[in-house]
Amino acid sequence: MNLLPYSFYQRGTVTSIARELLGKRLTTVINGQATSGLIVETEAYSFKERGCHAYNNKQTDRNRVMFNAGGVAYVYLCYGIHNLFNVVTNKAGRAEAVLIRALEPVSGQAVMLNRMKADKIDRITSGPGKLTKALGISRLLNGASLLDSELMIEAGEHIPSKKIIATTRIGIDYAGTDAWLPWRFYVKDNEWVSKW
DNA sequence: TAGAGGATTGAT
DNA sequence: TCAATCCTCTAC
Repeated sequence: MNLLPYSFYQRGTVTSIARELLGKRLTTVINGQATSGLIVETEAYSFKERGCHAYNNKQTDRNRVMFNAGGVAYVYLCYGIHNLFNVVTNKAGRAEAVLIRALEPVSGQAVMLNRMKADKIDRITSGPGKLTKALGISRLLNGASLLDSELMIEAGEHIPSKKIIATTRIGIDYAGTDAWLPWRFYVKDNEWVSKW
């Protein structure tokens, strides 16, 4: 076990953290059932741009945990159906986060299959709403530490920079020109990246 | 307190 | 291309 320290998250460059999270290992232990996967796709969000819930430092009941110091989870409901999992970054009061969009399953595949009611592991975690379900992440974990026993991120594989693709984010057309920021990162040629 | 809309997904 | 589905935010 080699957990990333709080200092990893509490830096001011959300895009650097989003890039470095690729290849890291996300593990959950929910109701005693352990699952884990390597992060292969992320998106960065910052209070400085319109795609972010905390744009312009707007704080609400929903996004409150984004204003915490980095190293905790921000989980919220999207479209009334999907839980989306974010890693909160930066110092307290600087609302930034990295959305985890896709994972490559490493262990606990049987648990994931059971949760997804699927019979094959293929693409079972390729999308932000799907991976939370597969790993059992719910809003109960909103604000939870990433160094705790239920939710952890460990050092995993190192992804060379030439294998990291930076491109525009998904589903935030309402953000205007900020939607064109190249703040989505994924591992080149990885079959677990979400379709788009 | 009502109405609109969303960092998605899977089926048509 | 579109519906599912419900929480959150904004305006009144």
